[in-house]
Amino acid sequence: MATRARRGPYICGIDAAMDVVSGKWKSLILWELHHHGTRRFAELRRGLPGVSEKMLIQHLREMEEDGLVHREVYREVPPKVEYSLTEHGASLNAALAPLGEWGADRIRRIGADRVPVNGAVTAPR
Amino acid sequence: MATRARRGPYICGIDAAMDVVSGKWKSLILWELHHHGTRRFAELRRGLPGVSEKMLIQHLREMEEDGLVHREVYREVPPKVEYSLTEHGASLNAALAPLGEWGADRIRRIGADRVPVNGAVTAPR
DNA sequence: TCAGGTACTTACCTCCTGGTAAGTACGGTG
DNA sequence: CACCGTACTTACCAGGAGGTAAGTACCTGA
Repeated sequence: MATRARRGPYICGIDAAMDVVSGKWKSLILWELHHHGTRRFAELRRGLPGVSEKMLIQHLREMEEDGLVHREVYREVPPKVEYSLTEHGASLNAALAPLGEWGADRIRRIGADRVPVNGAVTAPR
Repeated sequence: MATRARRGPYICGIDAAMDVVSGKWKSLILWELHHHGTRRFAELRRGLPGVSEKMLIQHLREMEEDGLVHREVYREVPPKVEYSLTEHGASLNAALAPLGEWGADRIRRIGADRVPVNGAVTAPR
């Protein structure tokens, strides 16, 4: 369909983990769900400025397939779906933490712009 | 040129780290250099089965630019170039370790094939 | 003299990732 | 009764990551 593939054979653990986190928004989704515990589709969309509905759904589906997120559907009048991290999703997020710190250090080192949580960019170049 | 871009603005640390490791062979190069300390171009090529010369050089150049690997050229009769990890490369590799463990756990969980270090594949599919 | 090994460079091409935009089904609200 | 908000689905398209293959310059060994 879209991003579906792989799931091994893998060269090493990093390879296997990357197969599951690679995707423009996956790590952000993980982060968002980790921080808020449980989020609805529209909340996630608002929390990830710039994500398209297509990519968000696609990533969520893949992460659900990969056992990282849990999807709870409420058959209500305005449809309601809640996403949350599974145990594996949470542990992946924890495994990602040192990498995040390394990245934060790197941002400090090279003095790169950090795009604010909302739209506007800090520096013009 | 080829892969050059980004280097911020970044959404978070993970984003910044990913910008530097994303690429089919980057993490493997990191791993290879970490394990052997210092490697020549042809040694790396042989150590990463399936990599094309173009991608290997491209990734090495980018990682050098990003301050992850050190490139030492020996102006000798048959040209000789040695690659090794810088301090930042080593720390990135360390930050990648928990992710690698998570991936290894995942491989065990889902029972995915693990492609052997040399050419042949274990299971036909 | 010519193949072979070193470390690349260059050109070309394909497929995958992600973006845009529209459509769907449902009921509540003005 | 038309429109909004929910959570999607679908079709189409552009750009870039990565693959293949060939070329370069240099010296060594058969």
